[in-house]
Amino acid sequence: MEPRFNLWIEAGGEVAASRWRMELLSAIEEHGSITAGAREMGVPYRVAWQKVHEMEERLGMQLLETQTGGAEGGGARLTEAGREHVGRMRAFCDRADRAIREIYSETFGQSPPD
Amino acid sequence: MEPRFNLWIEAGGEVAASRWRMELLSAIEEHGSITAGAREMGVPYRVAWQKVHEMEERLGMQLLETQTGGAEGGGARLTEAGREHVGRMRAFCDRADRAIREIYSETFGQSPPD
DNA sequence: CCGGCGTTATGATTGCTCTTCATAACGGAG
DNA sequence: CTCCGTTATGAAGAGCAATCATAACGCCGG
Repeated sequence: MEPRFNLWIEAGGEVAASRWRMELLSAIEEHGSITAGAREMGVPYRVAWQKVHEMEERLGMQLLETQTGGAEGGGARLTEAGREHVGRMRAFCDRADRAIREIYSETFGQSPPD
Repeated sequence: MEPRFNLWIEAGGEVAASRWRMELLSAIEEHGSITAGAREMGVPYRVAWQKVHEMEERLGMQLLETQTGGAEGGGARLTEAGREHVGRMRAFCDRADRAIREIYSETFGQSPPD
């Protein structure tokens, strides 16, 4: 047996934020485009774009500022709200992971892997 | 925006335990049959049976003792391991919910509903 | 002795969500 | 004014999960 746990935040019954989605935003910001961020996360562009679109809709805020055409073909950067969201989300995930891991090992008498 | 969270335990990358599944086992025990438990949880018998089967396989333990035929047609009861699992799982879910709720409100500055 | 009933157990099918493939639009550079 | 890499989105396909349908079991009443 290999116990694990997962965690996300919902808005209106649908996933609005999770660690994976936060990492996606982070990767997009780091590489300057949705395409490169998607490649790093190992998913097709369509998926990455759709997740971002969902997040913006469900969180009710604009996360990315995108630009089409131009010398480099375009690109994407996090908005101020987006950077704020990523920061809070990273803190939330890290703290929650630690807390749950502790409760898990106290309850089940063995520490969860990873 | 209506923030929520969810939480489960995985075994081998697949869901092995969650609050819903724990409530299902609890309902089966309370009513004495998978059929009645499934009805209470609002799912068809097949779904309930499948979830239980999955849980037993992924946790590597027998949770239910079932009986087919007989005066009442049959029934199901939790094994000792099953009762133990339900108890630990309920404690884990309750403690984790409290902890995550607290971390959430500290991080995002508002308390999650429910 | 045997047909009926409520249950467990499982095969087969449907439906739906998510992934993937394909295409349009943009705009600076050569 | 054509080319390139990007954003943006429509449409088709696949995979998975819920649902429907059926077999087997075993006591009980007739």
